[in-house]
Amino acid sequence: MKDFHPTGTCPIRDILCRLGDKWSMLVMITLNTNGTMRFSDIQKTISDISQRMLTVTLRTLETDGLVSRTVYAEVPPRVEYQLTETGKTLMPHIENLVGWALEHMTDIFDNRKKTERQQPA
Amino acid sequence: MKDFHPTGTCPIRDILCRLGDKWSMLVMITLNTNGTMRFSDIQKTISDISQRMLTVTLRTLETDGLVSRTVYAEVPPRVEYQLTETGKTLMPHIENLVGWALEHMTDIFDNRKKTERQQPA
DNA sequence: CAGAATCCTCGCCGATACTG
DNA sequence: CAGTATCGGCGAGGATTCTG
Repeated sequence: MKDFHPTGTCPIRDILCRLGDKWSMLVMITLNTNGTMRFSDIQKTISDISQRMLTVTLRTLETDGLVSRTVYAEVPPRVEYQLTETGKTLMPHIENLVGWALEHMTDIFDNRKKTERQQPA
Repeated sequence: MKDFHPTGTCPIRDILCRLGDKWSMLVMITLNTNGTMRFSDIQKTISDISQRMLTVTLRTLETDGLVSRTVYAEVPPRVEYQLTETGKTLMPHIENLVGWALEHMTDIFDNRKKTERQQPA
C-alpha cells in the first residue's frame, strides 16, 4: 500500500481510472436511480452527454461487467441497460462519495475563492 | 438526484471530476499512508509522476483545501505536505473504493477478456 | 431508435530547461 | 530542493453524417 506501480501493471489504478472518466459514474448513478433504462432515456437524463460518448461509456461498462445490455428484436429497435450485480455492489461507495461531495462542497468552493485572491492579476 | 446539470453548474460533477484526474487520488492515498511528506518523498513514492504534475496536483489539492503546504525558510528549502482535516474525511471513502476495486478486479479482468474475444479481427 | 464511422479540437500531461 | 516556464504529442471526447 506504500508504493504504487505504473498504470499498466496496477489493477487499482486501472479500475479507478475507469471510474474517473467523465461519464461512467454519472451513467451508473443514473441507472441505479432509475433502474432499467433505454438508451434514449439515459441520454435525456444526462442531457449534455453526446450520443457517441454515451455509447462508448456503456460499452466500456458492459465490457467490465458493471452494466448489462439487452437488445429486443423489434422495429424500431429497443435496447435496455441496467446495472449488473457487480455494478450494484459498487453503488454504495459511489453514493458515499457523492454524499461527501455534497457535505464538503461549500468548504471547497470557499477555499478556492480564498486562494484565488492570493494570485494577483 | 434524478437529473444532472452541466459541469459548470453541478458541484457534484465538479468535485468528482477533480478526484477523477490522473494523480489526485494517488497523492492523497500516499499522504494518508505516510503522514507528512516532503515534495521529493512523494515523488519517490509515486515513482512515475512527473515533477510538473506533482506540483500541479498538489496545488489543486491545496486550492481545494484538501492538502496543506508548509514552507520552511531554510537553505536548501524544505516544503512539507499533509492532508487537512477535510482531506482526511475523504480518505475512508477512497479506501472503500480501493477495497472494492481489489475485491472485484478479478471479475472485471475476466469479463474484459471474455468480451474481447467476441470482437472478431 | 440505437448505433457506427469519421473528422477535428482542445487540454491533459510528459519532457526539458531554467531559477531562488 | 522545490519549484516555474515553455513546448509539443496524443488521446479523450464533441459534432456531424450515415445506417439497420
